[in-house]
Amino acid sequence: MPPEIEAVLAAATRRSISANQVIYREGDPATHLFLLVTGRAARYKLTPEGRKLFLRWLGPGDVFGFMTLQTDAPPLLTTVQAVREGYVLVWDRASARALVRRHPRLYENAYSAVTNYLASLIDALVSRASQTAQQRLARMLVESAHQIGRARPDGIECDLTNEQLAEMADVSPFTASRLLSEWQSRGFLKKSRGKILLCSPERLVSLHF
Amino acid sequence: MPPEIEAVLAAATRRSISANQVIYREGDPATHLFLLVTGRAARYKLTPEGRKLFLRWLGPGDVFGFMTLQTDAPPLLTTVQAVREGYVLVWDRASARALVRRHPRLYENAYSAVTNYLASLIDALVSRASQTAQQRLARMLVESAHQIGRARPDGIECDLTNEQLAEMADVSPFTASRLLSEWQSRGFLKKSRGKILLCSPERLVSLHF
DNA sequence: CGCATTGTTGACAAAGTTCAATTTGCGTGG
DNA sequence: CCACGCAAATTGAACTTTGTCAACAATGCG
Repeated sequence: MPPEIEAVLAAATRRSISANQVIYREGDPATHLFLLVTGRAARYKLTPEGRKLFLRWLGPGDVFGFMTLQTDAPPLLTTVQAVREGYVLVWDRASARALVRRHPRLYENAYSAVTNYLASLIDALVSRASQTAQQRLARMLVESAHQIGRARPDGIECDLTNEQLAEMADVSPFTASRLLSEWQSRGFLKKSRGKILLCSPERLVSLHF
Repeated sequence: MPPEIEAVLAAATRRSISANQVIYREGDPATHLFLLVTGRAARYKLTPEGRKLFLRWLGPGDVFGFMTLQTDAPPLLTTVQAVREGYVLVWDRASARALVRRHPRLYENAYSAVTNYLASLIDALVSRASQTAQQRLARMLVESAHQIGRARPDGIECDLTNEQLAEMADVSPFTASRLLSEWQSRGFLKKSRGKILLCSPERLVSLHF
């Protein structure tokens, strides 16, 4: 392993994360930079009425807590919550900033990760503005299948409740239930409590063009 | 003037921008970094159906074309169009990257500008998800008044057509017309073709909490 | 078995959009 | 200076989409 990478890893603390644990909460000061090594987390923002506005999945290799690298660390904008157990590497503000100062490549990587995030937000905005509830739900379902799904002989299985899906697609749980039922009756998927088995993702993809 | 700043400015080209000129278009490669010196521009994204999705105003001091600083310059995500004449400073990719490599402070500023942009996008997302058409329209009107408005003895005047406002608030032009009429009849504002005179912004602010 | 969580279904309401028909405002050229 | 023509704005009415609410069913855990 190259010595720089060793130095970077040496400065990190390893922290285990349990399922459903909130890693940080919006409004908290940005004091740590995280790298998700194993597990899966969701980034979301709370609306003034207390609804969760899903923003994106985070998976192994994803970095979050970018604000920590700024000169003036502003309050965090979003909440990051694990969906299953795993672990993260954590750098405190001082060492994170020291590291990126020493290794410009790191800073460039962080920069490009932020612009990726930017792209995903713009995408979400377009999706909300120009797609129907049905298209958004189909999309979230397919995307989630890629990210949190397990392969099964008869399709891809995701652990997702109706309510979670509804949140992600920004749709009421009733609408979600109705659409999922319809898709089930058309044979696109099979529902069970807290779980969805995607049989023909292709046909769902065709719903959102 | 400190010598570093002189070096930065020396590397820039000055370019005049006419009203309504598109400075760059989404999908184009990110080849230049811009600093708006005078004038006003809008950043928006086109939806698949060709609607403009307004993202934010850009004013004097704002930097855009951030993607240019990345190692691999991806295609631009948004379109930036001037709304009135002004001028920008322009750096090509090579010199922009050379400058930020030499002056870490510049890079930090760019970084924090990007996170600002991020914050404004998240804000837009929350606004779309949790506010009514009325609240969004009131909000855009007040924000625009700050950014593009001129003070008048009897209020703040903006050059905005119903259609532009509708685009910005992501509302149909009919809804915009109806709401504006209502507000006019309540005395919050006065409409004329392509222009709006805000008489009591406070009362509009109270509409979007 | 009992209970909490999760999901379902129908009737209804609300918010916005669409469309077509008009009207208003404003610059241009005769 | 007026009439023409175009873009901007208005208005009402029907319509769509989605959310709301209430009642109920199913699932699975301890």
